[in-house]
Amino acid sequence: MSVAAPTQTRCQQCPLKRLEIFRAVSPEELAFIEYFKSGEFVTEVGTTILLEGTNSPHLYTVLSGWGFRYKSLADGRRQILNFVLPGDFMGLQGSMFNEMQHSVESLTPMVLCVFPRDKLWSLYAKHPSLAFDLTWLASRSERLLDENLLSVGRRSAIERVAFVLLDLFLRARQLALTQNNRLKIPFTQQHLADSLGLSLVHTNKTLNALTSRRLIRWKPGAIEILDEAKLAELANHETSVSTLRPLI
Amino acid sequence: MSVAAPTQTRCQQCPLKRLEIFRAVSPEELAFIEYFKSGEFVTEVGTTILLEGTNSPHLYTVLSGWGFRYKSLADGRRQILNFVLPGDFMGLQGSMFNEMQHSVESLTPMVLCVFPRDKLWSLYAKHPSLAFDLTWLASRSERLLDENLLSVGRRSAIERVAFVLLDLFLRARQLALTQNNRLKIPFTQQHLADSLGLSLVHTNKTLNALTSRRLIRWKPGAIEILDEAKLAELANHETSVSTLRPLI
DNA sequence: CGGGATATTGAGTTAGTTCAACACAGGTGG
DNA sequence: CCACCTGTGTTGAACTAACTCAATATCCCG
Repeated sequence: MSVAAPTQTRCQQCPLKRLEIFRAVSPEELAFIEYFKSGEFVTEVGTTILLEGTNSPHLYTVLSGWGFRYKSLADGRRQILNFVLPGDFMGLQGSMFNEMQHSVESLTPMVLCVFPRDKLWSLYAKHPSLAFDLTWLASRSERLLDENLLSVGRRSAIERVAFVLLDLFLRARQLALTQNNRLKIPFTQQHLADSLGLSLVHTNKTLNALTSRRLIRWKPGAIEILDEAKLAELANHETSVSTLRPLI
Repeated sequence: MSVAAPTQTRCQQCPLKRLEIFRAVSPEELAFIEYFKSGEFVTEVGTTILLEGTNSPHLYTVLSGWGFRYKSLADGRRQILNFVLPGDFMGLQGSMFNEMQHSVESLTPMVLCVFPRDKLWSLYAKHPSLAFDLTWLASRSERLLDENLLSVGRRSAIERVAFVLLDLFLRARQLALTQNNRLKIPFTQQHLADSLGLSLVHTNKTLNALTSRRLIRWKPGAIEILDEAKLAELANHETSVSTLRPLI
């Protein structure tokens, strides 16, 4: 856990601002965000950022890197709720209730903007547009969850795998993290299995099935989407709704 | 679809206000809520309140009655995302994106407070405390979804059934909808199955299993919780976090 | 009294699990 | 530089939880 002091990114130069999917922020908003931001948290791989049952005083926006949000049962079974990518916001639950009901762990080194929970109220009080953005973000992550629940509850194994892979690919592409049809995947098949509610073995076999159908190519550490349209059809993936997303 | 004109509930007399789980609202907040509210929507059983793919101009708070939120796949498979009870808020996704990504249908006659989407912004601008409440509500429903996803992804059939039933029972009890250990259940086993990602037949058999373990008693239309503690243990149900919930 | 939903039960099937062995890569220390 | 070790991926085989199909029962409502 290291909080860089002078080498911090100024919000002016926020790397995410360049991406066209993010809405433009006014100078006043930017000034407030800069005041709101208390520092940066640079993580290693495998760092626990938020822990179920604890009470974090921070909120975070992901500047770079991948992570995942999960819950566990007493005997160790784990369900990955969703993957966390740049631009995602986390920790709001801790500010609304007293305890985190889920954990978050990094999959790569990450850079997180840190916001203190105490100032959250002043954001609502003084910057309704940013408060609105937070609601937007909360709604969006609910949408992701809805999709995942539909997957895990009602899609077959091959449909599920097709769905997550395509979904991750599309999210990553919006963030300019893809190279043509290739995407670096910073997690193992075990993570995939835990996000899909499948066993590791069956996840592996299902990846093979997708490969032999020539829809994807999976090499540990990366995927290539060979046939986006067919994959979308198999996955029942509705190409998603677009709105400019907020930056905070 | 009938919108009662003069017989509307004044927010002063909102039936939910009596329940101690809801936070007290100030007179100013109450006045705004009354201004925000554009009417009431009284539904029949089986009414589609929000429909996936459409664009509703309204937001709703449930005053009374039960409903459920769901998504479907092209071939008709359906996943119930969660059940909707009094005090729940819905339709926010429609205001954040342009299209609903899920549907909502009533299980009983319902009374809904209707709020026009256009005035949402003025809520953020003028009543940050209420804006905060909306975020609270969004967070809460994310929490419910997290739990469900964990269930569907990682719990066995009997654990899942135990979990939903207990969870519904606890939610209903907070709303004073239970009688001792009994709760009227306004839906069929098919609904239960669709919320759990199980087949109808297996759901039925699992209900029997819980009955013969003497944990519950299920009669179509009602359940009785015979052993709350054992049920909670089987379900891995962490007795939930409490905060006063907002009313809007 | 009849008809349409809903619930119940049994039997056979299958998608996905568990177990177990093996392969492979990268990283460390002797 | 090699030998080993640990984490990851791969594959086959046996097993089982949950599914589908199908028949029957029950309930409610007109």
